[in-house]
Amino acid sequence: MAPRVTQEYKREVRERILSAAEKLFSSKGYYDTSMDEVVAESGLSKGTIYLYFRSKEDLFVGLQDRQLKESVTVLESAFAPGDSARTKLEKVIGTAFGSMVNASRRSCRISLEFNVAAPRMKSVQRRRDERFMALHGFLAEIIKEGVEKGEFRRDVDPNQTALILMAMADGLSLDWATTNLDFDWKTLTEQVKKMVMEGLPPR
Amino acid sequence: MAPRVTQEYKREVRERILSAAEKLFSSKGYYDTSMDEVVAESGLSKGTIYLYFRSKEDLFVGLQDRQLKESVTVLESAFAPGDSARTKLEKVIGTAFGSMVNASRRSCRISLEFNVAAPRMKSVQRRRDERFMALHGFLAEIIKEGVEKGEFRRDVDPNQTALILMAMADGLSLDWATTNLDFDWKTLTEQVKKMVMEGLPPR
Amino acid sequence: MAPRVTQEYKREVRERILSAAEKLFSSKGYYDTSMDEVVAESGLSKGTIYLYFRSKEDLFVGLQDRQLKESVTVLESAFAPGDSARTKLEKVIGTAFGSMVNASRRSCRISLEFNVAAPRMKSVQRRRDERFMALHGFLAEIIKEGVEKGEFRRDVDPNQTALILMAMADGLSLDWATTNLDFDWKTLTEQVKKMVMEGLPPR
Amino acid sequence: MAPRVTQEYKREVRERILSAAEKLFSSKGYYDTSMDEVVAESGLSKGTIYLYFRSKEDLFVGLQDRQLKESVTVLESAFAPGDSARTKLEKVIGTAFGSMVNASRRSCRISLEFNVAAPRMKSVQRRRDERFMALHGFLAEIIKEGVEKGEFRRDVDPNQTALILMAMADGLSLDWATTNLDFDWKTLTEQVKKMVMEGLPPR
DNA sequence: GATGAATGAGATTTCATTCAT
DNA sequence: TATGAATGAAATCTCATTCAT
Repeated sequence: MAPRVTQEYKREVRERILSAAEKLFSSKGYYDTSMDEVVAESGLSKGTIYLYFRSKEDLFVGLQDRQLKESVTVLESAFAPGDSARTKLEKVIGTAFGSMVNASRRSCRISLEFNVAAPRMKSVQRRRDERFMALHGFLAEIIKEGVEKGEFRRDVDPNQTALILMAMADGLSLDWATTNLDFDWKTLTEQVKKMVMEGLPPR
Repeated sequence: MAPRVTQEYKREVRERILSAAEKLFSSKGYYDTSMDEVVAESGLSKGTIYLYFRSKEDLFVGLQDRQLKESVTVLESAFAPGDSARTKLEKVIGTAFGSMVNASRRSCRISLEFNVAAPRMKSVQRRRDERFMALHGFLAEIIKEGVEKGEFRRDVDPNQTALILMAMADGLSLDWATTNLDFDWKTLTEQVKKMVMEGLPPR
Repeated sequence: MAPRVTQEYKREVRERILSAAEKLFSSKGYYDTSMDEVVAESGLSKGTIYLYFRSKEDLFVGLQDRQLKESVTVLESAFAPGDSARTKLEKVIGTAFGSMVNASRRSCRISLEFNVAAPRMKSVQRRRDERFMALHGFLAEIIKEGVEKGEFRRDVDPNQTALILMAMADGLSLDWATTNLDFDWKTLTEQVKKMVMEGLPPR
Repeated sequence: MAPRVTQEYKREVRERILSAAEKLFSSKGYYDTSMDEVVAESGLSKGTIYLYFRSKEDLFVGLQDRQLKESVTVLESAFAPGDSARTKLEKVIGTAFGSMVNASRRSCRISLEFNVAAPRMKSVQRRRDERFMALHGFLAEIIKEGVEKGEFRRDVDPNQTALILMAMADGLSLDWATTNLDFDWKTLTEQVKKMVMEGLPPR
C-alpha cells in the first residue's frame, strides 16, 4: 500500500543523503569524511543511511551516478543540425567551459575524488571510463568531420586532438579545484577558442 | 663517528623509506596505505620510520618535496640563449611532454594524490602553489615576450594562455593516470605543438 | 467477524513464521539469522512478525514448543499393554532411532540450537529440562520394572542407565547434525539393541 | 634482537587471551561474548587482542586448537601392549569418562560451541572432523581386533559400534553441559562398562 | 640509534525493535 | 490489523603513534 507517495518520499530522502555526502566529500574528501558526519549533516540516523546505501563506497558511487546524470545532456544539446564542424567545436568549447562558470569548485573537487578513486574502485572506474569514451568519441567525430570537409588541416589527428581538448578541460577543472585562484572562465573560453582555431602566432 | 658516513647512511635510509612510500601511495593511494605496509615494503622497523618522519603526513610531504626537486631543473635547462619565443615554447612543450614518455603512471598518480590532498594539507598546498606559480610565471614570461616581439598575436593573453597550457599538461597527466589507455606521447606532442602554433584550420 | 475463521487464519500465519524461522535457524543458526531474513523467508512483513512474537527470542521459544509438541506422543504410543520390560526397551530404542531415519538433519540441528541456548535462556532451559526429566523418568521406569522382574541384572542402576541411553540418542543426533557423514540408522539401531541386550562379548 | 625472551612472553600473552576467551565463550557463548568483554577479561587492550588473533573467529579457532592439543594424548597412552581388546576398551571407556570427572562443565560447553559452530565455520569443521575420524578409527580398530580374536560377537560391526560409543560420550558431555544436574561420573563409568560388556539382562 | 609490541580512539556496519500511517 | 521506514546502541576491526627495552 501507500504507493506513489512513498516512492517520491524515498527519492527525497535519498537525495538528502547524497547532498550531505556531496558537501562533505567535496570539502573534506572521501576518506576524511566519516559516516558519522554524513549522519549529522543529513539529519538522519545511521540506520537510515545504510537503508539507502549499502556502504560508504556505495554512497560514493551513488554520488558519481548523480553527477554523471546531471551533466549528461549538456553538450549534446548545444548545436544546430546545419552547423559546420568549426562552429560545432566552438559551441562545444563554449558550453563545456561555460558550464564551469556556474559549476562550483565543489563539483570539480568531487570529480577529482572520483578520478583519483577510479583506479581503486571498479564501479567508479567503469562509470568514469564510459563517460570518458563517450565524450572522446563525440569530440573525435566532430573533428573528423572537420578534417574531411577541409575545415581543419589534413594532419590533424581527430583522436589525439579530442584527447587534448578533453585534457584541457579536465586540467582546468583540476587546477581550479586544487587552487584558490579565481579563474576568469569567460575570457579563458575566448582564449581557448582563439588558440584552437588560429594558433598563437598571427596569421 | 665520522660524520660524513653517518650523513650518507641517513640519506640512504630516508631514500629507502620514501621509495617504499612512493610505490605504495601511487598504487594504493595515500589513505589505503598503512604505515605497517610502508614498514613491510621498506624492510625497516616501525620505530625507524618514525625516527625519520614525524608522521604519515610528514612522509607524504617528504615525498612531494623529493618529486618537486627531481623535476625542478628539467624545463629551465632546455633552451639556448638566442631562441625565439616560439622556439622556446615548442621546446618547453617538447620537454614537458617528452618527460612523460619516460615518466611512469606511478609518478602521475602520486602527483594526483598531492593535488587531491592539497586543499586539506597546508604544507602540501603551499608547495604545490609555489610550484604552480613558478611554472606559470615561467610560461607567461615566454608568451609575453612572444607577444611583445610580434611572434604571437596581440590578443593573446599571456597569463590565461600559460594557464591553458599548464592545464593541458595537467589534464593529460590526469587522464593518463586514471585510465588504462596507452597514450602515444610522441605524436601527442606533435599534435599539441601544431595546434598551439597553427590552430586546427588550415592557413 | 466469524471467530472460527480468524482463529484458523492466525494459526496459519503463526505456522508460516515458525516454518520460516525453523528453516533459517537450523541452517544458519539462531545468531546468524536476522529478523529481516525471517521476514523475507516468510513473505510477511516485519510488523506482522512482531505481532505474533514479542521478540526474536520469543520466536525461538515458540519453535521449541512446536518441536516438543510434535514429538511428544511418539514414544508413549509405541508399546502394547502386556509387553515385557525388555520388549518395551527394544521398542523404545527402535522408535527413537527409527524416527531419526525420517527426521531431517534440520531438526537435529535445531535441537542442538536449543541445547546450546538453554543455559542462557531461562524459558528454553525450563522446557528442555522438563522434557529431559520426562523422558528420563519414562526410561528409568521401564528399566526399574525390568530389574524388579529379573529381566535385567540386579546391579543395573535404572537412573544411570536411563541417562546413558538418552545420551546415546542425543550423542548420535549431535554427531549426525554436525558431521556430513551418512548414518545408516537401520543397522545402527540393530547394533544398539544388540549391545544393550547382550553386550559386546559372546554369551 | 631480544629473541628467546620475547617468544616465551608472546606465548604467555596468547595464552592469557585464550583463557579469557574460554571463560567467556563457555559461560556466555560465542555470540553473546563481545570482543570488548574479552578485552576487559584479559586485561589487555583491543589492539593487542587483534595483534594476536586476526578476528573473533580466529580466536575461536585458536581456542579449539588449544583444547584439541590438550586432550590429544589422553586416550592413546592409556593401555599396555599386551592388553586384550576387552581390556583396552574398558580402559578407554575408563579414561574417557574418567577425564570428565576433572573436566569442567566449562570445557564441555565450549566443545558444544565448537560442534554447533562447525557446520558454519570451515576451519572449525575441519578440525572437528579430523578429531572425529581419528577417534573413530582408534575405537573401531580395537573393536575389530576383539571381533577377530573372538573376544566380541561376530555380528558386532566395529564401525557402527565405535560410532555408538563415541556418541555415548558426546551425548553425556552434551547432557552434562546443558543441564544443571550433577553426574556421578564414577558409577556412570561402571554402568557403561557393564552394559557394553554384558548387556542389561543377566547372563 | 633501533626495535616492534602495545595502545585506544575512532571507523564502518548490523540488526532487533518501534511506531506512525 | 498490517506495514516497513526509521532508529541507535552496540558490534567488529583498523591503524597512526608511542615508548620501554
